[in-house]
Amino acid sequence: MITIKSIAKEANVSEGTVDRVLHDRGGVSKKTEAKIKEILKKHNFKVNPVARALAMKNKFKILTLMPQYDKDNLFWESPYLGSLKASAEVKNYGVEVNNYFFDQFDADSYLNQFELLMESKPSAVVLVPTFVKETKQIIDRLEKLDPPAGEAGIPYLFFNIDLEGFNNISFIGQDSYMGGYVAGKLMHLSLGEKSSFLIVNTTSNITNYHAISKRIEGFNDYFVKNDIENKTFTLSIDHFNDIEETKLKINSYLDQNKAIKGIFVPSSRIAAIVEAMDDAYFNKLQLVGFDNTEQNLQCLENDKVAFLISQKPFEQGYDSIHLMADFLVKNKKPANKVYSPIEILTKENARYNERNEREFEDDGD
Amino acid sequence: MITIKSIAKEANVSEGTVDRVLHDRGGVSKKTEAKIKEILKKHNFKVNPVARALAMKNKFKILTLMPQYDKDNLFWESPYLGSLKASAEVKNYGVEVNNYFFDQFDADSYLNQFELLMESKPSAVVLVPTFVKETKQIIDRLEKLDPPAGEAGIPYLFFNIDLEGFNNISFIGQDSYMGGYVAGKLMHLSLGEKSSFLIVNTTSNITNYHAISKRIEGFNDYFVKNDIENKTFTLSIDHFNDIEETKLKINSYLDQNKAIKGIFVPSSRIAAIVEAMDDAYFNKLQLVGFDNTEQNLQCLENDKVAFLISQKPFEQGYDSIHLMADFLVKNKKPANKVYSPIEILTKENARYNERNEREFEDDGD
DNA sequence: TGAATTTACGTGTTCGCACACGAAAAAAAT
DNA sequence: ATTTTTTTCGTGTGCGAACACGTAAATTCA
Repeated sequence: MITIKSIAKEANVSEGTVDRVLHDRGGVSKKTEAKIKEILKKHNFKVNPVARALAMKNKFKILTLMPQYDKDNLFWESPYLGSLKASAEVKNYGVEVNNYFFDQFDADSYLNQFELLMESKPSAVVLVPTFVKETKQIIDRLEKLDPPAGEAGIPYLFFNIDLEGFNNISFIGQDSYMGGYVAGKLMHLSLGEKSSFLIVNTTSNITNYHAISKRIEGFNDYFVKNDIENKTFTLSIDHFNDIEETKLKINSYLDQNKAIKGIFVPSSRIAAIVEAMDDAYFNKLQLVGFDNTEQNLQCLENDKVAFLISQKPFEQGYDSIHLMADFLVKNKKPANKVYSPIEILTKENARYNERNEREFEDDGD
Repeated sequence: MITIKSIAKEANVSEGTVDRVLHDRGGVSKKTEAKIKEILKKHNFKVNPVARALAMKNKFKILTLMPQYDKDNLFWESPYLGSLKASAEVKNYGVEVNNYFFDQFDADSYLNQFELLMESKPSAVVLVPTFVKETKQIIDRLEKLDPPAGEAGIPYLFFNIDLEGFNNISFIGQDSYMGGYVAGKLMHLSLGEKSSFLIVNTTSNITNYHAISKRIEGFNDYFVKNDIENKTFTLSIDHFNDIEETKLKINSYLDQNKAIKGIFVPSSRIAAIVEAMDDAYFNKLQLVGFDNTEQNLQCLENDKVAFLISQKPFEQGYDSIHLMADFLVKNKKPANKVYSPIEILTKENARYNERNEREFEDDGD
C-alpha cells in the first residue's frame, strides 16, 4: 500500500512536503514539486479517504434547499428522506448535512430560505432550482463567494429540476421527455390503436412547468414517431387542491367526451384526479401518471391507476448528497448529468421497487 | 461527539477497559463492565467506523463464489462487476474481496472452487447456492469453522438463488414468483384477452430450476387470479446453445400452432430464442423475457422483444458485498431477505435503467 | 561579509479506535 | 505472613493523513 510516507521516502523528503504538493499549499520548490508529482502519478497515488476523513473531522457542510412537503404534496418527502440516509452515511467523513425548505409556490420563500442557509456558511449547496429568475440571483451569490483562498466559489448541484446555463457540478434527475415518451407507450399498450385520451394538467404548478411540458411533448411524440393514430384532449385545472373545482371540471369533461379511454396526468398529482373522479368512470378508463407518492401507490393498488412512472425521488436525494460529498472529500467530479431511472410501476411490482425508503440509520458508512 | 475516550472518562476507567467491554474481550470485572455498558447505551454509543477501519487495516476477507460468465451466458458478468465496484468501495474499510468462479453446469467445479476459496481463509463468504446437495456440504464446512475464538463459524450470504433451511446472513435476489406474475401481466397487456402464448424453457438449466419454475407458476397465476381466459402452450428445448436444435424446434412448433401470439421465456436466454426464430414471426408475436444481458437489450432495441424483466444483477453483486462488509465492520445484521426490484424494461427505458454498470473506480468510499 | 528576509522543508500533534504489553490489585496457595 | 497466581486495568503505539509550528537553507539587502 502506497502512503504519503512511502512517497516521501522515495522522494527523499518529509511527509509534510508531500502533503504540500498534494494540496497545492505552496512553499515547495518547483524542482522537488516536480519530482514528487512524478512519483505520485507513477504509483497512481490516491489519498486514503478513510484516514483523510478521520484527520479532517467536520470540515465540510452541505446544505440543501428543496420544497417543503405536506399532506397534499408528499412527493418531496422522499428526496428529504434520501438525503437523511446519505447524511448519516457521510457524517463520519467529516461532512455535515442540513436541510432547508421553501414553499414551492412562493418565490420569496425560496430566496428567504436561501439567505438563511447562507448564514450557516455552507461549503456546498444542493438545491432544486425551482424559480428561474431567483435561481440566477442565488447562483450569483454562490459563485462570488470564495471558501478556501480566492479561487472557485461555493460548488452547487441541481437535482430533480434541470436548468441550463449554470456551472452546477451536476444535475440529478429524470429525462422528462423520455419519461413522457414511456408514458405514451404505456397508454398505447393499455388502449391499443385509434383511441382517445385526456391529458390533465394544472396551471398552478409553475414549479415543474418545464418538466411537465417536456413530459407532454414526449408523450405526444411517442404516438407521432410510431405512427399511431389517436386523438388527444387536454384539460387544464387551476388548482388540484381545490377539490370542488377539480371534481366539477373532470367529471363534466368526461361526461361530455365519452370517447376518452385513458387519462394521462403528467404531474405527481394523479391521486387528486382519482379522488375527484366519479367511481363509475374507473372501469372504462386507463390512468397513467407520475411518481410513487403514497397516495399514488394506493391508487395503483385499488386498480384506479394502471401505471405510474417513478423517478426514484428517494435516490435523487440520496445520490445528490453522496455525489457532493464525494466531490468535497475525494475531489471526484461527477458526470454532468446523472439521469434517474424511468421506472415503470404497476400494482404488482410497486412495493418491491421502493425498498429502504425509511430504513436508514444514524451511523456511518 | 461521544468517543471511547469520553465514555472512559465518565466511567472513571481507561480507554482500554471500554475497548474490552465493547469487544467482549474479557478481563473486566462484572461491576465495571455493567457500569460501562450502562453509560454506553445511555449515550447510544456507536464506534466510529472510519476510525475503526483505519485502525484495523485489512482484517476482513470476503470471498465470493458465483458462476463463471462467458459469451453465451453474459448474465453473470453483472454481479461480478457489481462486486468489483463494491470491492473498491470497502477496501479502505479494511475489507478485501476476492472472487471465485465455477461452471454453472458442473457441480464438481462448484465444490472444487469452494475448496480453493477456503484455502484463503475467508472471514465471510458470499455465494450463489447453485446445487442443493453440494451447498449442504459447503455450509457444513463453513459452520464448523471458527474464526475468532470458538463461537460462530464463517458467516455466509446467498445471492440470486434462494435456498431455504440455512443460517445465511441474508438472501439478496428477486421474488421469482412475483417476477413471473409481472411477466404475465405484461403479456396480457400486449395481447389482450383470449389469446394464446407459448412458454419456452430448457431442461438443461438445472442451475435456476427452482427460480424458473417459480416464474412460470407466477406467470400462470396472473391469468388465473385475474380471471383471464387464455391458452398456454409449453415447449422444452434441451440446450439453447445448440442453435440447430433450437431453430428446428421453435420454428416448427410455431408453424404448427398458428394461434400463438406471444412467447414467454422464463430464463435469461430469450436472445437465443430470438436468434433461432425465423424473421417472419416477429411481426405477429410479442416476446417477454428476463434479464438485461447485452444480447437481450439488443433484442429490445430491434423490436424483437417487447419486455424484459430485470432483476438488477449488478446491484445484487454490489449489495451483497456491501451488506456483508457492513456486517463484518459494523456488526450490522441485514434483513433476512432483501428483494431486488422487478424492473420492467422496454425499448425506451432500458438504457436509462442500467447506468453505472461499468463506471466503477478503484478508490475507496 | 554580516544581518534581515524569504523560501523550503522537517517535526510533532491530532483524529478515534484496536490491540499488545505490562503493572497494580486481588485472590489463592504455601 | 509471604509468595505465587490470577484478575483487572492503565499505558503506549500505530493506522494514514491534515495542519500548525518552527527552523535550516537560500536569497536579498546593506
